[in-house]
Amino acid sequence: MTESTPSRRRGDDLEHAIFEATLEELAEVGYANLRMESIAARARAGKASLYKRWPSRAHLVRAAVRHRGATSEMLFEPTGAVRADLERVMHRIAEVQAGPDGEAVRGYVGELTASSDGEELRDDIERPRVRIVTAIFEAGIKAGAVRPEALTPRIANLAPSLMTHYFLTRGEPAPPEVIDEILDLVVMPLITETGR
Amino acid sequence: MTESTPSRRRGDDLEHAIFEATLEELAEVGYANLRMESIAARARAGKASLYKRWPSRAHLVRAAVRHRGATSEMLFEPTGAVRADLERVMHRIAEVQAGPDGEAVRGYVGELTASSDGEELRDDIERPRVRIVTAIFEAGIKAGAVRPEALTPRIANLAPSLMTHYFLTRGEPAPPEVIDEILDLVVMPLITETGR
DNA sequence: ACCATTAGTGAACGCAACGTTCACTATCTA
DNA sequence: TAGATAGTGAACGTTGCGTTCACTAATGGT
Repeated sequence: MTESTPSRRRGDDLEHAIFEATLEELAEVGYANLRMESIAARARAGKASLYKRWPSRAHLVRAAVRHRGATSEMLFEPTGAVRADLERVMHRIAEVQAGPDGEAVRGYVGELTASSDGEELRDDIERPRVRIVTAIFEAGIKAGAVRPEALTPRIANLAPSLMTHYFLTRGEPAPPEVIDEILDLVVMPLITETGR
Repeated sequence: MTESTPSRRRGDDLEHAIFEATLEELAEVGYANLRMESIAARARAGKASLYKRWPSRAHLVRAAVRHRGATSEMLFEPTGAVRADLERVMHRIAEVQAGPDGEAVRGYVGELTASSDGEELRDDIERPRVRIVTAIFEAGIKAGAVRPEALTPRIANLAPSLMTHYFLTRGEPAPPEVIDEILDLVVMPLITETGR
């Protein structure tokens, strides 16, 4: 062993352990029941170490989610089959929502105010989704299956927005039938050239 | 005076005062900072009177919102000008979101779980909106401006859903430009017969 | 190889709000 | 007019907050 398991961690090492603990707690008890004391206990850290780094639960959660986001970037290669690609992305969103990220978003929304700066986390979550959907649209346009005017952020964000809306207002991710309905009644008719 | 302003209210009288106080507090401090003690104080009631009626803050808020909802039903008579009608309804939704109802929804979402029964409040809010949009669509169909297949709950709920999504994720109601964009890029293209 | 510095621990603290209880009192009803 | 019913307000124990402090483990410069 090169690092001889030191009994007291510091710096990034400790920070990482706290993030892990936060995400686990989040997944287990949900944002509303998240306790700083539980996180500290699970990470085998002092509460003071948490408050030294982040001023509030909200900040800690945001940092933990961003950390995780930086680690596992959402990758997606469009196949050209627009509907199938969108469906896959939406299912992937549903999976993420079922985990700690979903809980984080819910809690975040609960504490949000017009003044409080929610842009950071929102952009972290929205941007990659818009990017992927845009890529899918572009592939579809190239194949002549998608009309070029559909290539706007608002429309690219439509499917993800409806996923988020469902999740927030129902408490659980949209099931497959709902995803199908969103695609067949809303998204596909809107972006396809013919096909009504 | 027939009722001689009794110094101690009971029954519906008291209940009504508590609802008033709840909605006022909600509008002033927001759901996250809502305190049972403040509500009781504002209503000049004992905390015990609150807990005798509702088991939790969430229940009280829900009841208060339903009470208000029952009082001021959202009325709307379609003029036949589909886009203008939708725009008016969306502006009306934005106004409501800026008040206590918006705060209630935000708080509600924050505490929601897959298990917890959110149907009640959600339906109270969703149903009247779908009803109104449906009426607008029907008028549009009659005028030949809207294609009949657009008449489904999912599509009727689209504009309201996007309003709610914006409100929840940004912390404030959608501004007029966003409403315009939603209408011009998403809703109108989807429901109109021609118009691409 | 040592020791000053830095960083983390864990217990304790005061505080605020929770949700409950209880003795008291105002209002209603028979 | 005498119960019975319903509300008040203060007090209570509890929980989690965010902070502080004496102590201790790791680190890095010389």
